[in-house]
Amino acid sequence: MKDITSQQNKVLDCIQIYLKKTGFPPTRADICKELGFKSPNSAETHLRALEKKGFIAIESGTSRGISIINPEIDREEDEYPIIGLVAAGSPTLATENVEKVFNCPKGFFGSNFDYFLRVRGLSMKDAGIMEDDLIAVKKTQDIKNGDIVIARIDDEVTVKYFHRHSPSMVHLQPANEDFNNIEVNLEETELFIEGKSVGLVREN
Amino acid sequence: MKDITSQQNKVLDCIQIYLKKTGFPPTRADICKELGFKSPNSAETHLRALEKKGFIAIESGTSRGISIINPEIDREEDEYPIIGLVAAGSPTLATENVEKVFNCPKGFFGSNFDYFLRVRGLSMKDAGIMEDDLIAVKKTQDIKNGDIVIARIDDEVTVKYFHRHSPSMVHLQPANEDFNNIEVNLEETELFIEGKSVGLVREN
DNA sequence: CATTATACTGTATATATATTCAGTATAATT
DNA sequence: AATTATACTGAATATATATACAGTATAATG
Repeated sequence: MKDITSQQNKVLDCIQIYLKKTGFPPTRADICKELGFKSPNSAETHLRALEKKGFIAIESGTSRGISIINPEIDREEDEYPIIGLVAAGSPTLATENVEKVFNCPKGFFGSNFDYFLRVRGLSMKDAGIMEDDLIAVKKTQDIKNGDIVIARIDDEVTVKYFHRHSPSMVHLQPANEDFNNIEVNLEETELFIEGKSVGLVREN
Repeated sequence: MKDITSQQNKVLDCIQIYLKKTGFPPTRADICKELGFKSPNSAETHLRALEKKGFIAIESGTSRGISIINPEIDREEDEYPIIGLVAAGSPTLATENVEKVFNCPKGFFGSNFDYFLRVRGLSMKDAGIMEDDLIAVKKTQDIKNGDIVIARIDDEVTVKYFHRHSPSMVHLQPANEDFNNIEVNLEETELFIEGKSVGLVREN
């Protein structure tokens, strides 16, 4: 999806809000009224830009013929398990580790994800990850330096920044000066990456 | 809800199917084409009957101004506006401040809430609130000491811990040692509490 | 430096659309 | 038997609406 300007975004939001409120799309004049434009052509040009960029479709010659193109076809809500991050134990999807399930729309964090992980401890405090937060975890091995990963060494599971310094050396870096770097020599120690963080939810 | 005739039901279905397919309601002529009527008045009279019986609402003088009245209010999912926290300016629900809308189940954070606030700056860093995070804000005046509040002094809006030390003295405390406490004497300065934080979402 | 995209105002107009009026006909109510 | 609701055709019209055209201005791009 291409870039969108702030004005175009306002128009897009305006359409969504109008739709929500009335049940049908706005006219050019409605948009003008809502956003303070004085010429219907202001709305028209923004609409054409949004159409060109693929955000909306405009049915030609049709009043209120605006429809929002939603690339996320499956806006379905889904249940995601919340898994407790226990000091010893792998955060698998085993039933005994599932705290409860959490209702959340798919693609809530832009990217898909697989489960929520309940955070224990403050080792990622300076990254804004606090105790009891829920990290949205995407199971993937596609990790870049600087990503926040859910890593497992033997049966110990931690959330840390990932930094690969050489083919065999990985640093798992906390975001809290009270904690130490974990340096992993892949030739000596087995490191398993469960996935990476793609979002966060804090209740209360 | 009153009875509906089979022809009226066909018209109602037609509207729903048209809406699903195009994203906007049909015209009288569209309904005629779809159901084989030869006069727009056929659609008109059916629409008026459906309106009278409470199945649809018709916005007078408005093209495609048909909306289906849905008695299923208990839709769990809802759209919440995301409001930019601008240094000067109140986070009202005014269109110009709405960044976009965010789909989120009601009661996602246990408690109800009214909108999302996009965080600017790092003044609440040690509370795990980082730049660009979305705070779920509940509009309420029911604030306890230690709550994270969205406060407004004149046109300046900030997110801070709330501490009332005496009937007239309120401390707005940041969670970052680089920022100073804001002490508000309620007899001198007007402090408006927009609401409090009941949750947080971080995308990526 | 020319071009393109963005961001508007302002006017004009063909047509898309709601809506009224005039009929016809059948079935259900009162 | 008279009224009312349903179920249509057909024509007419005021207006709601999309959309083109003519400008102005600024910022970004090649």
